[in-house]
Amino acid sequence: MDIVEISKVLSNKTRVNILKWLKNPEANFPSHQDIDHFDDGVCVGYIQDKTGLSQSTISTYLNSMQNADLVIPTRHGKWTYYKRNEQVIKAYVESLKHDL
Amino acid sequence: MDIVEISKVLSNKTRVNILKWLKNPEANFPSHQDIDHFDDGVCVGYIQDKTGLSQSTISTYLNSMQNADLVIPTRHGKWTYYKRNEQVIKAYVESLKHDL
DNA sequence: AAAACATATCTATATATTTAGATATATAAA
DNA sequence: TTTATATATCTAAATATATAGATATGTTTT
Repeated sequence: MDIVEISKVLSNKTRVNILKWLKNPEANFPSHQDIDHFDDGVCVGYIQDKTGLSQSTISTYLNSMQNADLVIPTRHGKWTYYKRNEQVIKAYVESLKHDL
Repeated sequence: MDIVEISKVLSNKTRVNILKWLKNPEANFPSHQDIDHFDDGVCVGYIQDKTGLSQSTISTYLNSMQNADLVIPTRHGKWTYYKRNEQVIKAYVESLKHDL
C-alpha cells in the first residue's frame, strides 16, 4: 500500500476513469462474447475502445495499475480481464483518511 | 476539488510529508521567533530545513500545493506561513471514497 | 535610503511520464 | 500447422516534472 505509487496512478484522468468504469461494468461496457458476466472485470480491448487511446498505451496503463495493486488481471483464453482490487482501493482511502 | 491535480501533489514523497508534518507543527518544527503559535502554519524556511531540499524547490512545491488548494498561505511580515486546508483535504478523501 | 533577510520567480538541466508504432508472445480458429 | 486475434513489450519522440542556481521582489532593520 504505497500512497505515492497509487497517487501516481490517480494523477491521470484516463486511469481514474478506468477505475470508475470498472466499478459498474454492465453500465459502461458491452457484454463479452465468451462469458455472460463481469466477475473478472473487463477485457483490455473494451477498455481501449472506451478511452480511444492506443492499445499499447492502455496496456501500459493497466500494467501500472496492476503494479500498484489497484487492479487484478485474469486470463480467459486469449483475453485478459481486469477488475478492481476493492481491498487495496479501500485501504488506500482509509490510509489517506488517517495518515494524511 | 480536482482529483487529478491533488493526486499529482500526493505523488511525491516530500509533498506528502509536508502535509503530514503540518498536521502537527508543534511536534515537527521549532517555535517561530515572531509569534508563539502555529495558527497560520509554518514558515517556508522551517519546511525547507526539514526537507533538506533547496529553497526554490520548496517554494515551487508549496506553490503547487496552494494551486491545488491543499494549503493556505498567510504573510506575516517577511515570512510566509503555510497551513493545511483541512476542508479541501477532507473533501478530497470523501470524494475518493464515493467516486473512486 | 541602504543593507539584510525571506520568499518567489526565472532559467536551465536531468529525469520521468505520455503516447504510439512496431514487434513479440500467447491463445484460438481454420 | 498456418492464420487470425488479443495483449504485452520494445523503441522512440514529445511533453512534464524535479531540482537547483541566479535573480527579482517584498519586508524589515539600520
